[in-house]
Amino acid sequence: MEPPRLPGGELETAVLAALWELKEASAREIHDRVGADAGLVYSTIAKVLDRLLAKRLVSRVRVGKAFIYRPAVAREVVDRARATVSVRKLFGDDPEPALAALVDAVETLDPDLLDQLGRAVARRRRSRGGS
Amino acid sequence: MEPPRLPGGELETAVLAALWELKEASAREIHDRVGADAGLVYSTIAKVLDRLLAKRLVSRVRVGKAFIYRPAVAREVVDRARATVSVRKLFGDDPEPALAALVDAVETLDPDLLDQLGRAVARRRRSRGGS
DNA sequence: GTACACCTACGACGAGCGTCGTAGTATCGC
DNA sequence: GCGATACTACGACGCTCGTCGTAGGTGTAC
Repeated sequence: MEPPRLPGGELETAVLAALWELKEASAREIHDRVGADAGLVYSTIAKVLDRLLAKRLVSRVRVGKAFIYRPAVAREVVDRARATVSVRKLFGDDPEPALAALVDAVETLDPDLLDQLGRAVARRRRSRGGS
Repeated sequence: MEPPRLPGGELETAVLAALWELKEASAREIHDRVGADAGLVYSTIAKVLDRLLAKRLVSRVRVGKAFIYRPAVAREVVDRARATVSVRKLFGDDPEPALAALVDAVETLDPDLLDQLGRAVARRRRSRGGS
């Protein structure tokens, strides 16, 4: 049995994120939550759930006439995998300039995050070799 | 005139990276450098250069029977844009867990990078509001 | 000027994703 | 059991990207 693949696109990611938050939900609930605001039709969300199911990122059980979906992988696992992919892509060629760009991007997105990033790095370095 | 789009895939990125390093090169040179090792045919690289050209990420001039390509955007600009996109994607929903995953991924890729990241953050914080 | 070697242009295909429409099926209320 | 209603299944299309093949153009050597 192959490991679950990562969500590949933004909508897949958004749907999965909604499921992490709701713990479980029907396709309609997901649609109401992430699809309707974005002007997406119900079947678009259903299709995305199909694909997420095919990737084993969610599971589902029938309840009444609808399916109830649940995440099949922990958020931490996916976050970590995605971060790894991003970092590898960003740093693949030559880490130096990408590092600066990364710090810059974090700060631009939200200055407070820079502090948090600093703390996270410090924490990590302190416990290095510890665990 | 629209701004240049980002390279969308790995091969496009690799080709552009090669150009940044070489300053300028013919399609054949690029192919020798990044395509041949990967078992790619010459026309694959040529096609990628076509698309990079269409995205205005490279420019070219005819020299003899071949074109000489040059990067049309600075590496820093693309790095920064890509970092922004990555960070936004990673942090879009909820920054907290993604931050930890990011630090983790950096360390996993290369432990030394963690120190560099720490320094980069510190540098950035020191000069905050300064520039 | 002619032949040859090399290069480019570009169409094609498959896969992944976002997106929709619709046909079919299961459930619920009576 | 029957009809109405809601939900699912799935095919389809466009777009991007990796990948290749090939037809045709250009320069070079004689």
